[in-house]
Amino acid sequence: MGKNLTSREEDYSKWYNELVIKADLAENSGVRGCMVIKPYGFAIWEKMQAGLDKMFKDTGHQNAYFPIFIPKSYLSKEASHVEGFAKECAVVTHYRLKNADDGSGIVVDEDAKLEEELIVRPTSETIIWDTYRKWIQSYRDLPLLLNQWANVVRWEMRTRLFLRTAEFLWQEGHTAHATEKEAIEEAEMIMHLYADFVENHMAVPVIKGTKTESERFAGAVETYCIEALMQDGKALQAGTSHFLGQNFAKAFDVKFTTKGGTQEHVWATSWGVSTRLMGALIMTHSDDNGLVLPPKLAPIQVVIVPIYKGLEQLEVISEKVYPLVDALKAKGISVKFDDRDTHKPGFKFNEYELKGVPIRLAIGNRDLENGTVEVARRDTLEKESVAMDAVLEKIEGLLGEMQATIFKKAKKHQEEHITMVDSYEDFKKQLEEKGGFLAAHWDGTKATEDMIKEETKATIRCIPINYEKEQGHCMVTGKPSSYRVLFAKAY
RNA sequence: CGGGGUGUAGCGUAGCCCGGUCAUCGCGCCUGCUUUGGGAGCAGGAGGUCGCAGGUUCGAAUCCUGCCACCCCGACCA
Repeated sequence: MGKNLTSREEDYSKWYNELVIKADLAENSGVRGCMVIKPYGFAIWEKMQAGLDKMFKDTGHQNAYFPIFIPKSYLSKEASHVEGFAKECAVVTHYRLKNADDGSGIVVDEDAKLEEELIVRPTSETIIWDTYRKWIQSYRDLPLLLNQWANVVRWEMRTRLFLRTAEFLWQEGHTAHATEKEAIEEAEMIMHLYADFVENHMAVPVIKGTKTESERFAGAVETYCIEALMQDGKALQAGTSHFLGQNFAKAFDVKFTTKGGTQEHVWATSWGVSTRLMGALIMTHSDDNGLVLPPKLAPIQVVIVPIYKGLEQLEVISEKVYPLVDALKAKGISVKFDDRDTHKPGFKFNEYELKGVPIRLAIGNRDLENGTVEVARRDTLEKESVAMDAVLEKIEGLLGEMQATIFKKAKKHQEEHITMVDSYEDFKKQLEEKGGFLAAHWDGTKATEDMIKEETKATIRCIPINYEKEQGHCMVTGKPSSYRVLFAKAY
């Protein structure tokens, strides 16, 4: 693939787009900014879903499902929320079509106009909080910890496979709590949970932090986030968790009776990760030979390619392979024996590399004579010959090792691209030449933040939670600052 | 919605300035033989209203007008 794709430095976007399509993950559907996720890509998403879903359940959450249509009036109940989403909503205005009078085809039946328009959900806070009002009466009903797996629609001007599509799949958690403290703890816990998943399953290192006011979710009091760094030096928001205060409870009048008998509004959180994580996965690990998948998320962990002349030889090889396939499956390792006679081994090698299959085994005549198997790992592209009776153990060890190696490599890249800068001059220079995260002092004002964005296109990705306090001066205005924040150009 | 660009076979393209065997090439697809330890070779074959609608002309992929679609850059964004 390397020879077909332009180099990353030259045109990273093109490289990314071609990789997504060639690796058989997804493609443009031709329908306004919506993509088709192909079976191979969806299999990876299903593995992510399974991993996250278990973590949600383990922390006391349950799944539920709410309508895709939101009456227009709901959306306007929380002022800043409607302001944030109004500009990108798909609206249902009619419920029927009819044949055109002039026979030119099918047209909207103007007689079937809806009394109140329905919004295709861009997120579900409003319809869920309208429901929560009915469900929450007493402190005994709290906390309410629900999650929804769903599709949402945001009418974005420009779209990009997985990173920003008009329709995307995600999970959205919506919780209600009796106290502010409990809600904040929930929002923080979810941020850590996301970081845990993204780092340990996806092998994508992230930085945890909070958003500045201007980057905050519409309707939130505080937004916690995890930020990842792509190989081209641009940042990608990988997940967010919001402390919503009592904003939605007040907007939708959700009150509960306390132990003491008083009426109070509940405290809320919402949080989500989307198919954008697929984009993070692809851009973090892939190389010029194609996708590199961490073993924990690879739909196929091991592929076996037979090398033979004539079907008789294939039969002899297959006899050796079948027991190995069974043994791998018994260990819970997903394996594919590709005995297609329609493609040559070299073609298969390249195909599975492109698709990021972690381990490839090749068995041919030479191996039959020596009692060996060729084991190739996708991350380093190293090959070695392993005795047939030791291969099972080898694979088990290798899968774990690769998961760690892939993470370490990405972590190293991230660490090398966090640069301390103390002057605006240096900031602009580093941003241009090196990219990545820039840790700088900032005076805390929106005006300065906007000015920097205007001039450099870099935004404050987050105020990292694990940065120690450090007295300094804003690199632009010189006003005092007590901690550094992370700037970057972002997707 | 502003600025720029592109529509030619399933995909990617040449041709357009200068109208006339120009419908080009590559990948893919089909058939046959030889191949099979890193994307096979040879031979043969199928496939296109040149985005749509008008116009100019003896003649339009090519020139003109209108429309449609898509892409890139901004604003917006998980």
